[in-house]
Amino acid sequence: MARLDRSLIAGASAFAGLSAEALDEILSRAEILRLLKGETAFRQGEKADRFFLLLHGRLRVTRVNAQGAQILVRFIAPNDLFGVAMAIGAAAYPGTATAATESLALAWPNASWAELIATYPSLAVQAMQSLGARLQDTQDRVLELSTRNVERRIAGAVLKLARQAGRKTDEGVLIDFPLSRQDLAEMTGATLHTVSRTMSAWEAKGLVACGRQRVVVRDEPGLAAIANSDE
Amino acid sequence: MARLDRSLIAGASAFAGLSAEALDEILSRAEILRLLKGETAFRQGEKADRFFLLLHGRLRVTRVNAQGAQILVRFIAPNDLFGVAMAIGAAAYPGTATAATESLALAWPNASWAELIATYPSLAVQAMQSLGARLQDTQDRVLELSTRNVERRIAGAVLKLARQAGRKTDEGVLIDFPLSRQDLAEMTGATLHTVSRTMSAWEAKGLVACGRQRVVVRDEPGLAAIANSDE
DNA sequence: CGAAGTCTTGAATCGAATCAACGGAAGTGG
DNA sequence: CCACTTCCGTTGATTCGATTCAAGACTTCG
Repeated sequence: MARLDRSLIAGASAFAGLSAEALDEILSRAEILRLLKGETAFRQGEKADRFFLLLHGRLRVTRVNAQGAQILVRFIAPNDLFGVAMAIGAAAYPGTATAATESLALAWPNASWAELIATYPSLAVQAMQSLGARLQDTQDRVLELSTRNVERRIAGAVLKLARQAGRKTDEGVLIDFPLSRQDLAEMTGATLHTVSRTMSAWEAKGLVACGRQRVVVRDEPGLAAIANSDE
Repeated sequence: MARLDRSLIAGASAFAGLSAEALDEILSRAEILRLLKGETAFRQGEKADRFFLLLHGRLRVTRVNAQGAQILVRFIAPNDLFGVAMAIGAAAYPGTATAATESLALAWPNASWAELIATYPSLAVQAMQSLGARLQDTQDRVLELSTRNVERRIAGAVLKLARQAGRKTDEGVLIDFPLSRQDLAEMTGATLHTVSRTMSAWEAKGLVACGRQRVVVRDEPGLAAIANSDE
């Protein structure tokens, strides 16, 4: 009873190079998870008993500290594996994954992880590489926070989002999911006030167009010049 | 010709649970690397053709950006695997590893990595978990940089170092390798001036004792109170 | 001994947070 | 459909933490 089509996961790099039979086998163990905007796939501190693949939509991953301050760790895009806490030896999810738009994901019980990597070793290699890429990204973020001022950090964040979730429109490159000033603030270690001021200034210069939870990049090279300027 | 004794690597968690024969086999492929203080195991951007295990000493890993600003990514302790760029799919080393004290390491050619994890799958699992732990640490660092002021960040960094490299003395817990104000500044995203001022104030309160490239924690709970204080 | 590296401390400046008030858009419920 | 609430965004004034600028002291080493 093949309820799910293998084309659903064929695009995921985690499963790259696997045969049609392997994909079917993997799919047969998955459960479908539908999330409305604002619903969570998992919450920080919760016992980690499943891992996921996003099929459609966009999730925000946040992390809070003991004092209640929050950062936005990353956005999860379709075909990303997420919530693999178990694979890295964590008993609990280290963050909270919330749907930024209505989303669709697959979920596997943790037990499947060990079985899958035993059967398909390339999965472990892929997972390690994606983890490595995230580590590099996060270290780059530390470098940015330590050495660049707020305006350059915001420019970097907006450019990154435009590249990974941009949709060309006649106005420019639209970041194709709801993105608030607060989100950008939590990504860059700034306040929403500073983000708002900065983007207003950019809008006046024609670099971006923006609205409520909406950002359009009109002049990518101009933003890149801000992001990469020395000094 | 067993020039190296297997006890050298028996303590490394990466090789936990492997048999004596396996350890000997792994050792037989390794090359010994001696580093004087200030020498590097590898440099950022260099083609990554080897991975390493630190046997003795302490290495500083730094990363610079295009503008020349630098951060201290981490200190490598004995029994840590490092320079595993290849395992995470990076062609070049993403940072520079410099000996903070005279050090001794083992080095394997990249080709050994694939062979080793094929023969000893637990090595892949261990590597993934240590990578996961580093990702968590780095995300915590982003959270700190985004939400805590400099004094709390420095307190957190000093406590972490005291826990991972502390040696009990009659004065207090000595951080057992040369650690300059500049190092702490690069770990916390501050300037060496602010670090110096902060530590002078702490010394006056009896929280720490310090000297040239030398830090002793005299009142751990007191420092922890600073690190964890709300606002 | 001179030179280079490390650390300290003061004074001035500045970037971004904080404090504060308000406008507008979207969602909710009667 | 309209009143109400809530969420999101803007903008000004003020404050403050940390950097920057500057000078000098101490340590270690060749």
